[in-house]
Amino acid sequence: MASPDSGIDQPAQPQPAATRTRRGMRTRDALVAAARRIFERDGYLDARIVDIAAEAKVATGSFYTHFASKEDVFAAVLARLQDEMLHAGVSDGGGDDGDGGRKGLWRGVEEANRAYLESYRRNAGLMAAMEQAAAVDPQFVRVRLERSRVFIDRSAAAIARLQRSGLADPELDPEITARALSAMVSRLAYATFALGESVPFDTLVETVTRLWTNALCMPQD
Amino acid sequence: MASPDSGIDQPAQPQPAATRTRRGMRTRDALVAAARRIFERDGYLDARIVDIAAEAKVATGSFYTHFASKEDVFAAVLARLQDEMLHAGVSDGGGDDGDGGRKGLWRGVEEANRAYLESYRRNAGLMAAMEQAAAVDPQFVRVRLERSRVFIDRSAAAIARLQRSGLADPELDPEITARALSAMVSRLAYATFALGESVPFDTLVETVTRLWTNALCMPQD
Amino acid sequence: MASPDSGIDQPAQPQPAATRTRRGMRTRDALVAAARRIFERDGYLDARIVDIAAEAKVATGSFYTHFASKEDVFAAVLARLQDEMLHAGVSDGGGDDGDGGRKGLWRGVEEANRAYLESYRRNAGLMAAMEQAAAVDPQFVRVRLERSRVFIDRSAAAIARLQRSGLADPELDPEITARALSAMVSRLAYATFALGESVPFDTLVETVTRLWTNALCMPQD
Amino acid sequence: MASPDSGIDQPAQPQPAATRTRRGMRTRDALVAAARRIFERDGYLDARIVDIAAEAKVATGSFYTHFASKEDVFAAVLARLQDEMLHAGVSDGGGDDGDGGRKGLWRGVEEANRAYLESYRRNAGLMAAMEQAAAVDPQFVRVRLERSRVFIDRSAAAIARLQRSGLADPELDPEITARALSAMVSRLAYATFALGESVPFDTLVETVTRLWTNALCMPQD
DNA sequence: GATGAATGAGTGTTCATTCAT
DNA sequence: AATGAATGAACACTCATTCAT
Repeated sequence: MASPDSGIDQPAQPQPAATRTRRGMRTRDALVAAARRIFERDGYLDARIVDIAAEAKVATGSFYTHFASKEDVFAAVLARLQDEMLHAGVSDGGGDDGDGGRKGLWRGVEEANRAYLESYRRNAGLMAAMEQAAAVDPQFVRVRLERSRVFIDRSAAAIARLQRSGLADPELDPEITARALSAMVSRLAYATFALGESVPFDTLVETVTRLWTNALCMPQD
Repeated sequence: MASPDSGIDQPAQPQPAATRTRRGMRTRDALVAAARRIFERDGYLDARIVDIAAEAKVATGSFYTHFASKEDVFAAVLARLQDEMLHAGVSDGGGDDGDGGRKGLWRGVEEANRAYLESYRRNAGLMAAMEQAAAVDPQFVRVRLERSRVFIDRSAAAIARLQRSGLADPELDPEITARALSAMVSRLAYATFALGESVPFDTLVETVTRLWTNALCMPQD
Repeated sequence: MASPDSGIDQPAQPQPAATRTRRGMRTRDALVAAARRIFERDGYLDARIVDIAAEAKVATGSFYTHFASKEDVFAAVLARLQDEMLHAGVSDGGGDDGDGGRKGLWRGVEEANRAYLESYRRNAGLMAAMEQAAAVDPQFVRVRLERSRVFIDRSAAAIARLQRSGLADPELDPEITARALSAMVSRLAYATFALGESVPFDTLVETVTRLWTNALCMPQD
Repeated sequence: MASPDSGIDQPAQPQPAATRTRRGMRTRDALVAAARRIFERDGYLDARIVDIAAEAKVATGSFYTHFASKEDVFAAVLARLQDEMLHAGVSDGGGDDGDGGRKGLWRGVEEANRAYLESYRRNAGLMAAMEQAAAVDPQFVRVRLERSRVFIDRSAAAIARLQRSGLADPELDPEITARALSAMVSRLAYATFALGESVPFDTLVETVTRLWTNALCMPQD
């Protein structure tokens, strides 16, 4: 789960083996880092292999020693991001993080949302690139899907639990509800941080959290 | 608002005018219709001018007699869609359609959502193309924004009204709330109809409606 | 059989339609002619599309208005060659041309061989290119095969006829014999004219003819 | 003539020597063997140095410790083949093997042809690669030429001898005749074993032999 | 001698756009 | 207005060869 560069399913690219030496690893790392910068700067579609290689200060051909294609590096960049986020103890989906009991319910939801939105803000450039990628390449629709799946599943489970405890509207389908609320948060994050529609960060967190708890008819703390 | 092919602001393209004669109009119409088919079939990015011209059974060059570029036709296609939807009396944004008083509140929200989702389903191909376009070209981010602005504004107004009437949670920021709920519905529509995540249509409508009313803490009918 | 540019099966390339105008035809012709020169100069493998386009004095992209690939032009070049040869009344395979009765048998064989060898000498450059092409691309193995099939079939028929008339060794399998003698002549032609092993032309014709008639045990005139 | 891996003139490549140690020899051998497999599998042109090295389980760079280029290994592979054939007592060119006197003349020719064809069949993959190589690189035209020269010379000598003994058509030029008959057999072998045109092996041998003896007007046994 | 990563030149192909007819 | 051929810039990708460990 925290292996070098993983965490999300590596799209089954034949990924040029060649990384047995230290030197190879260094170059590969440089390429991933460079790619990230280029993708943030130019977006997924306008990013050019040549630029990535140049940014990493290696010859164009060396790119292909480590990656099979633009998709391939991009997947690696996303995987590294995922790793970073896990190491930073950040969860993703804007969902309840499952411990509804310890802190107040509302606090729990708020913290999850805040963490998600902060993370999104920090990586806005990459997120924008990812939306582009997903708009163009089904492979990244899948990556995006899997990325949110964890959190949707977790949320759905939490919702079901709350329903059983009489703490959430029993009429709601937990799965679809989880999807809907997740969609709401991530889309708002996209609009705010990637597209730059200006909303004060705290207002955002509060509103989202209130909508989430309201939507489930969770009792106020 | 219902001028030939408008309704949304025509991006200030120098649009090769030249649409005086009846023949010219017919060609233009054929191109727009053809373009729609091609965009639906191939998506925004993979659509090629040559194919659009061929589909319209006109020479490649004739395309440029009527449109300046791919963006230009696409804008025309979207404008025509908008017109069709208005003529069909369809509203868009998943919002309350403003007559909260007459039918039950819940019914009003449900109808609006149902109408939106049905419309989305009918035009799923084009919506997918539009998401692509917006992911690539800021011009279409704007178009998409304006497209939803009407409905967000209307929803925000309705929310504010409900709040004043004591029928909606007064803590919510009407504007952001409207955005959030709109985002929720449209994103869910995208996932369901453009990406094919399967959810029964009626369950979708019901869940969305319930989330919407819950989120606002609207009283049950 | 003598349609514009045909005679051998056009390999089923989607061959870019675009040749409805006179101008288009002229460009296409120029490209075929240019391609022939380039193939003769550089061989099949080293021929570059850019060079062909340049030689034809058109933009690189224009090449693709008329041909899908290098294989495609090369097929067109060979087809045109075939047409030229048919128009020139030249037969190909070094075989008896079927009228064994009128002139002496020996004379018949000799003339066929002479015609074949002269034609080969005239088009040696192209033949060399074709051998290259066939060595690399099965498509041209097939072209070469079909090219000789006509003559092999004709020869096989003639041999069978001679056998029935008691004028040829009845122990020989007509089909394989035809193949063998055809192979002998064409390979000798290749060695002599494409590879430049020097043999006086007339000696070549005579030897080949004598071997042919001897091999079949045809009676001397 | 029987130096390590020779028998045919090693084209004057500066051949990275370096074959002093036992280890070096083993690597070199592994490379030649690997190269043979790769050439058979992929043909001369599509064979890649990297694949050869991989197949030999050595690093890419090690290839260049032993060979200067692809041509260079290929020459070595052919040389080794030649050696093997000599050790196996196999002669090549489809010619009379010089002992016209002892067994019947016909038997002699037949055995030579059979041996040649069997050898060709056994090494069909390599022969196909060699034809490719010769189609592309004059160096291998030369190799091929030298390879057959031995046999053509031997045949020419035999033909001359037969002519002097009154056992062969005196009108034929021995040299060209030898070339022609050799071409016939090798080309037939190529078509049958490398290109897969199906002919029963024994029919092939018989026909070829009969054509050969007929062509020379050798008396039947 | 072996290793395997780095190099970088070389080219086919696409497609939006123009323009002569 | 329509036609459809011509234009040419743009870019990914391969692979033989080198060279620092």
